[in-house]
Amino acid sequence: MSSVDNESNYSASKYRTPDGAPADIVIFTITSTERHGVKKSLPIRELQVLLIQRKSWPFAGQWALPGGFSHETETIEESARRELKEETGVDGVHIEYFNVYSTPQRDPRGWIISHAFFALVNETLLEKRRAADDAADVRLFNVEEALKMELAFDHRIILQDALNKIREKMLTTTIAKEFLPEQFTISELYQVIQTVCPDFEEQNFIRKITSTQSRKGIIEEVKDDKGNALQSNKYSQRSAQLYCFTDFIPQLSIYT
Amino acid sequence: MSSVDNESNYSASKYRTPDGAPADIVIFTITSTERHGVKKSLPIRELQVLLIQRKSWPFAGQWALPGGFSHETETIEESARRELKEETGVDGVHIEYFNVYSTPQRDPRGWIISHAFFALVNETLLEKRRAADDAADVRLFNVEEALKMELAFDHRIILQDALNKIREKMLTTTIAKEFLPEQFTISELYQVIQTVCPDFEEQNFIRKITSTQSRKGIIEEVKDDKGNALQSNKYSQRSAQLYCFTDFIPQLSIYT
DNA sequence: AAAATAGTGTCTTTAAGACAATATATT
DNA sequence: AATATATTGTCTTAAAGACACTATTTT
Repeated sequence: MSSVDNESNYSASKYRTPDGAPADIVIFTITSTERHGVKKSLPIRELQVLLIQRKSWPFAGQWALPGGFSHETETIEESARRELKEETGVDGVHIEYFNVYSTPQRDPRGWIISHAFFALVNETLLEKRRAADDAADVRLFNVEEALKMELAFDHRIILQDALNKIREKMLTTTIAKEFLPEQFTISELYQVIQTVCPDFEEQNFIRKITSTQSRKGIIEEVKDDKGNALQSNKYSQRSAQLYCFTDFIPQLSIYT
Repeated sequence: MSSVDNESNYSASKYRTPDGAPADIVIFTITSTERHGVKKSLPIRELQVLLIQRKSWPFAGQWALPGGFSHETETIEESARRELKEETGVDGVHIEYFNVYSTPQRDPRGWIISHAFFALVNETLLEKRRAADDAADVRLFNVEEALKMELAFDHRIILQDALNKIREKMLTTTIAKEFLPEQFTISELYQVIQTVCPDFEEQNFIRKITSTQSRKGIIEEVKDDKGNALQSNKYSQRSAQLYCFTDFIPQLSIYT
């Protein structure tokens, strides 16, 4: 080997190179359905995931996560955002990279290393799209049901990993806000947390979140211009205080 | 386009494909240096990172994170572990994937998407290696100093991201154990936390970690076969109780 | 005795945890 | 009046926070 160290001396094609670096996106949303018969009650919420039905080989006909190959001119995150926009028309939402999938033979098309993101999309943003083109090959599935399906590639594993990740983040960060309107009641927040984390239960939720020194500041009461507390009776006979998230980020620690 | 969906119909080489998918590893260790003049005192601990000096184009002569191209026959994590073994001789330690770096032009050799890992290595494991071959092109640097250097590629950014990540994980998980012997004193643990997180301070540390209901079980007192508490006076005149980590994983939440 | 680290006592304030009770508007 | 959700009262126990104090062994 020559000892001249410069570009002309370098050959990139000495080794086998990957056949593609796609971004796959686990798009989560929480749908609300009104309980019929009962008025002024909390809706039934469900965590859903968007899947698309593949048209061509490999895994033709099977459901898969939306995604696509990254281009040389963009970062992988940019390609994920581009895919999200193409698939849902939605832009500027919470999107987060969480893992890479590179098991040999995971894709019959070749050596394809997939980069997995999750996106959290408010249902109000998806509704517009749903009306516009109700394509039979793009659908929301209840997450538990999707996990029982035979998805294309290793997408069931990716979906499970994404679910574990957002369950962790739901309890340790303020991502709940992605599923809520700007202003919300405590019971809406509680319901959103429970929709993602079914085991979550907290007796004195309202007191803890509003009056514990160390975590007060995560949310705050909404007031009108006169300083009066704003309330809503959308879900209850008695109207409830409206809250919004602040930009306070609590720092968790096992040692303090 | 033909509507026959099968392998013979698929062409993987229609598009530009990446020129490589390397794994880069941020190898952290904490070194202990005895304070000279003073006996029986806590050592000076320092967070260090292993860098290698590049021999060839690009960035010849500059310091860089160890790493190497992934093969088609292994996962990216496997290639990271392989690289770690090659560079340090160390095997089976805590290694964790944390991000992908794909900014266009980040590597002059072509379209190269780098997968970044951090590894936490106990200094006792690195010492063996250091004696074996003290190569001038592989060195430990103080992390703060490394961040001031002009590293190859985008490795300064990767290093900074890795540092932020382990600072967060130091306080929310039990990774401190990677830097400690099996049995350690409370002040050693405290010092390790402070070495990674300089702002960490906790007045009543010993009481909190040992007698708070919600987090007791993270560490436990070491006892001999007769059930007597084991102590050490390595760092102090008065001997201190030895502790070890249990396998209890505390669940943190901003809502409870 | 001085040094160096380890650990306890004590007191105040804050929070957790459990449940019963009350509040408010709608049907 | 019954209903459905929202919110407060009350009491006990646990933990946080602050700081002074005591303990142990080596030099």
